[in-house]
Amino acid sequence: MSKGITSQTDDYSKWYNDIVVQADLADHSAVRGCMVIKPSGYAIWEKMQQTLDKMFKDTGHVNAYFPLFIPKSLFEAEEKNAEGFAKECAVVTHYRLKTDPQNKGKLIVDPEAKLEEELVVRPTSEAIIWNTYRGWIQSYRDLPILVNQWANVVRWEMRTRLFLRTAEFLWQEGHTAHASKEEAILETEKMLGVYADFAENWLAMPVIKGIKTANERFAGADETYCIEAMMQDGKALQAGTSHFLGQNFAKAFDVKFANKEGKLDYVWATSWGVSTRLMGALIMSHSDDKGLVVPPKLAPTQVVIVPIYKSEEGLEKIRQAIQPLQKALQAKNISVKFDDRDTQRPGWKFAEYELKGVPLRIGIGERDLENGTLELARRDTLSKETVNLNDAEHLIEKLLAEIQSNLFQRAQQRMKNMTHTCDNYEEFKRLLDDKGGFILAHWDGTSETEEKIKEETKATIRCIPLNNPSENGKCIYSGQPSAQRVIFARAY
RNA sequence: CGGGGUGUAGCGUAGCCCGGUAUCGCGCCACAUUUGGGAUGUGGAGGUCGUCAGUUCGAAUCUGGCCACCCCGACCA
Repeated sequence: MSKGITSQTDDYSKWYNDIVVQADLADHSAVRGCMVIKPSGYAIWEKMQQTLDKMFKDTGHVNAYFPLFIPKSLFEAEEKNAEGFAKECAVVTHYRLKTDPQNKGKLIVDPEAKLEEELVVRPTSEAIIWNTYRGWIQSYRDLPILVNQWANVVRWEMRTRLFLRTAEFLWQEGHTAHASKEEAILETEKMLGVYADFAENWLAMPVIKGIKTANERFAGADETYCIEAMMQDGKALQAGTSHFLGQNFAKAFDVKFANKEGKLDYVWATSWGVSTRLMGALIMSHSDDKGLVVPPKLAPTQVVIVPIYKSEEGLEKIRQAIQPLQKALQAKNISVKFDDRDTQRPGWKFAEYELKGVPLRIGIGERDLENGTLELARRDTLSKETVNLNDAEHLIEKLLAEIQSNLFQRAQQRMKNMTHTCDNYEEFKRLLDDKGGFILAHWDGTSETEEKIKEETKATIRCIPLNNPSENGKCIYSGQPSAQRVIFARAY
């Protein structure tokens, strides 16, 4: 058992926190609700960024950057959006400090330096971006605009958790402008598809694509699409959202274009984002009591080589024996680390790399040199086998792919096992308490019912799955007729 | 923000009720023996007791403010 990691079965929430801190991913900072993302954590985030950024570019998007500050008057322009975020905004009111005349060496806010208009620290950037787009768009020839930005945003959350909910977080936000409703909806759905693809094929995390109910919809959107994932403890995590914003922001910021017929019309909008919350999703999808488990495609180090030796000469022999393999793997773009630190012993390194989640570990010692072998250990199954050095290159490539797909299948199986169909409210409550997971149940379509269920059970409607089969039934709460099942769960 | 709890060396802790400058373990440093799953021995370093103020001859200990973290609610990507 690893040092100081609470077992998942004892306290999942504590386990999560232990993993984040002990695997050196992130730490609490001196600022309330804000975290320091440490090199080990940031390296994984960078891999996510690189992958997503390429996916965005491959679908025709370009990057830009908009300001951190939004003048209050712009922020309030789209009423619903402003209302939705108002209670969690950080606001800049002054632009200068001065030394405190009462208390030398201390600073106070200079009352003389009050801003004419307060600046809102962006909780999301629709307002500043749509105010800017007004100047970019006159004609249908200027459309579509397909822009993404990588940025930090601030939402003054009351309760925070590392990666899952921090007051400041890193994300990307795509903001697109279109000439027609149909095109904007297609874009919204396309980007949801990109997120689902990324979640499943890189994070190895199965997701359900769906749309949010009116209650859960993004403030200012006509429709919010989402990908919902299930964590190991059965709780749901919203892993990404893609919003069809209709003409709401175009109207709020007066963004019109001349269409082919020469008539003026408001521009159609989408926005979509994923955040450092995906780090939390990654952790709670695959990791165990020994530490982090990172899918090979996102692992900063995919293979680590731990030499086992008794002398400097012994190490040198190993180094030379393993070098061709190391080079061959690197030539295939597999990241390999040869850990020749003399300051730690092999057993210590084994535990360390398990904690950090390196997918494959090679152990090679003098015994292996005689036999022409090495030991290969998988992080996902914790199994070990001794293989011929000559077969290793091929085998490692195969194993990395196998680990990637094994992690996905494992998570998929778990989601399947923890998804239940339910037609009775009492049983619904029992299921939530005893098993958790997703519950497919009928709902009458009203916000009132949704609210009541939330109040009584803490479960929310995660989404109405896309391509949901229609099925006549009765609302689990009100008994009113329903045409389809929706997904209920307790969520992060 | 409401209720409950916690804060002592890098980490985990004892001491606090009953005031007299801090205990133990892990980790760290040096040396030796070790190295195929978190080594062992010997020696050593490290603390304005979260922070600010108050009471007192004297505060980790008593009182108050503030900050941070954890759990439970309301809010949320």
